Amino acid sequence: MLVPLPFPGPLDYLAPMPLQPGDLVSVPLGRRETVGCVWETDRTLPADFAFPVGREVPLARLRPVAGKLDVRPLPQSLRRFIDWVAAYTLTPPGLVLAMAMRIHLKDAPKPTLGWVRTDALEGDLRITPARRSVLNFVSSTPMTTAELGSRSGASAAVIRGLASAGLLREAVIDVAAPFATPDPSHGAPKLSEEQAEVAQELCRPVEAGRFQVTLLEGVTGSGKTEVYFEAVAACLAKGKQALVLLPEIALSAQWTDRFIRRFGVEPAIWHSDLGAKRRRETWRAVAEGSARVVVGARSALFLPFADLGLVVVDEEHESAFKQEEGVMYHGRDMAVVRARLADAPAILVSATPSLETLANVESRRYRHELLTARHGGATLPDVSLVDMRADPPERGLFLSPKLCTAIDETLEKGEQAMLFLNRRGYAPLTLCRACGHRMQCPNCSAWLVEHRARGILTCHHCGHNERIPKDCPECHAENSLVPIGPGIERITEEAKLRFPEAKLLVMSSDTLGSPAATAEAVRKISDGEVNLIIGTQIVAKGWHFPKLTLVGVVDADLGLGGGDLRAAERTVQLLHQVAGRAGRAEHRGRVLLQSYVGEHPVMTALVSNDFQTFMEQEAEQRRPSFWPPYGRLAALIVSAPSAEAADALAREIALSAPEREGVQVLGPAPAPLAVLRGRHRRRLLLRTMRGIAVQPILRQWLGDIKPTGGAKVDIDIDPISFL
DNA sequence: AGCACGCCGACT
DNA sequence: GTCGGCGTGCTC
Repeated sequence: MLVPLPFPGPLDYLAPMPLQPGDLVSVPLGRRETVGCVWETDRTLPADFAFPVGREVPLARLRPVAGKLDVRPLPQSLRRFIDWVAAYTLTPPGLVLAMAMRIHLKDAPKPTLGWVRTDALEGDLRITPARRSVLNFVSSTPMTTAELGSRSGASAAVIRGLASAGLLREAVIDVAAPFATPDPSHGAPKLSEEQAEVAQELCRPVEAGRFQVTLLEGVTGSGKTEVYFEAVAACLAKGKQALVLLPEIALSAQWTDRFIRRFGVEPAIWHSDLGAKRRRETWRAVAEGSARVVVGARSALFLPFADLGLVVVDEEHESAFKQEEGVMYHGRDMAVVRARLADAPAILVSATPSLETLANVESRRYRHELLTARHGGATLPDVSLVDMRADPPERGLFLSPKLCTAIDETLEKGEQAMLFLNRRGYAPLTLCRACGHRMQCPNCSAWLVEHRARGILTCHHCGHNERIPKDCPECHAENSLVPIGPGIERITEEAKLRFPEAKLLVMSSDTLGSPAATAEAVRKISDGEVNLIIGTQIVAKGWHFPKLTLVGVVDADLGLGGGDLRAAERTVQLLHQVAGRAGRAEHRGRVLLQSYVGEHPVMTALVSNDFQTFMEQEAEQRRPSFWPPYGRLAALIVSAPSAEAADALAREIALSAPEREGVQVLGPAPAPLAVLRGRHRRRLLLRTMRGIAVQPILRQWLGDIKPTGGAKVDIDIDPISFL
């Protein structure tokens, strides 16, 4: 029995009723009761049975399961997936189960109960006319007391009487399945020859019902979605379910529109802050198989699919697929595992595939399908650099004359321009002109970001915020605090001054509170109600903006710093994606990259649109020293309430570091955010040659280290952000 | 995760 | 002398 708690493994119980693996039950635990999932049954226990922890405990002390819940059992493929994720991420399996369960049991609205007939015989119970009537009307689908009463003409007391006699029992009333079945032939598209060929390749493993991973690579605007929709159609035609993962749920509105156009109905949408009622309905529908296509965030991997036939990961290179808290897993990688355990194919989709995925293609573990042409004859945008050393903006401003001229031209032609800056707020740093004091978060080692619109300084890591002080809190100089560097608010201010006639729209997570607001902004852009868009990361998503012809990247160098292994790769992917927003219809797009390091391989790759050469260079840099994907990596994050405690634990761990061929330990070093949410952090990295798994090493290494005094070690297998 | 047990400071 | 702080450990 697995309970949603951090035990090292399943707990043993006696089963006083027939139970199957996957059944959800209520079990006593200590002096309370919890929900558990039957993991194994029929285990014959030896007389000298010992608990997994090693303590000898008499069999007689096993406690019985309290009751079986009236919910569908978790399917085997989900249970195997939970075990796999737990073993891979070194998370207690119960905590992984907790993710799969809180999804539908948390805040579960009380299910509506109704009455059904039991198997009990009438026996010598006196069957009065009222009772007879009730028994005539009760059916196998449960009816509420009110409904059954009004149909049979009997009172509630009669029904209760029959229930206490054992002839009726309560059962959960099934809400009508709220998900219509998508029609694979509804809006079948006209595909180009290339698209049709690729679509056919994608459909083949779906039809064969076998595990197979395919990378679907295609330039932005090449119609990747339409092509993998054909695989979804094939999956539907087979009567199976499909799961499509998106990196962010903000994308789901536009995706849903396209889905409706193709299949005639809405897909089931899944993300973690779905309303409780909707969540429960969706969970049920997925378990019953009536929700045929689910689009969702990575947590959708833990839904109890009855018959999964295809898994698609759209924008597979996105780092947002990586869960960075709690159970740290990579949605893309786990999607492949989920597919394998369900004997279903997986499709990874991207215009700029991750090096991990490319390495899997190279080693022939994944197939590769390529779409080379932009759909409808649109051409790729023309990308050029603005050398900020040669052509700097005026002092205190951030838009270069070249970029401004290009915007003027674009707006005059009646087309749309977009400014991209991946930085929220007004300014990333606030500094005292008099003493040099920098406004810092009290809980984290990070600068406070000014959000002028809200009149606050805020920490983007812990949410701490304070009012913008008038005077320096350190030297008390008056009005001496100055904002340093641009954020999107500041660029907006500059753009308003420079382009007073422009119809401006700001797209950032601060201005778009809800998916509905995002959808409305996207509509305004598509309909041409605005002509100058200023946005953060959110604009880089797969939006289709037909009137957009110019993209200006305010700071192309942002993100290259920080010494992160994947900084360059991520910057290329992000900027390529942003660039891809330009010129998706008949007009050719232009992209201007403002950069101080024009000769950087990232800029060269973007300007020449030679992504492959760049990735080959990246590969060559990582291969010799076994950086991922040519080796394996795990991060050990040591954290404690004090710097001393963190150091002490980090040192203790470093002292017992494994020493063997092909295994290397780096650190301890202060984690990039050395203080986060008031906890002091140190980091060690474990790097192994490919073929040496990190999990057994870590298990042995950390096995007898028991942190005290609020210190702990978090393990991040395959870390992507090093923060 | 809860919920107990347990061993040191301020209260009727 | 007790009430209660939350540190440590157990729950099949």
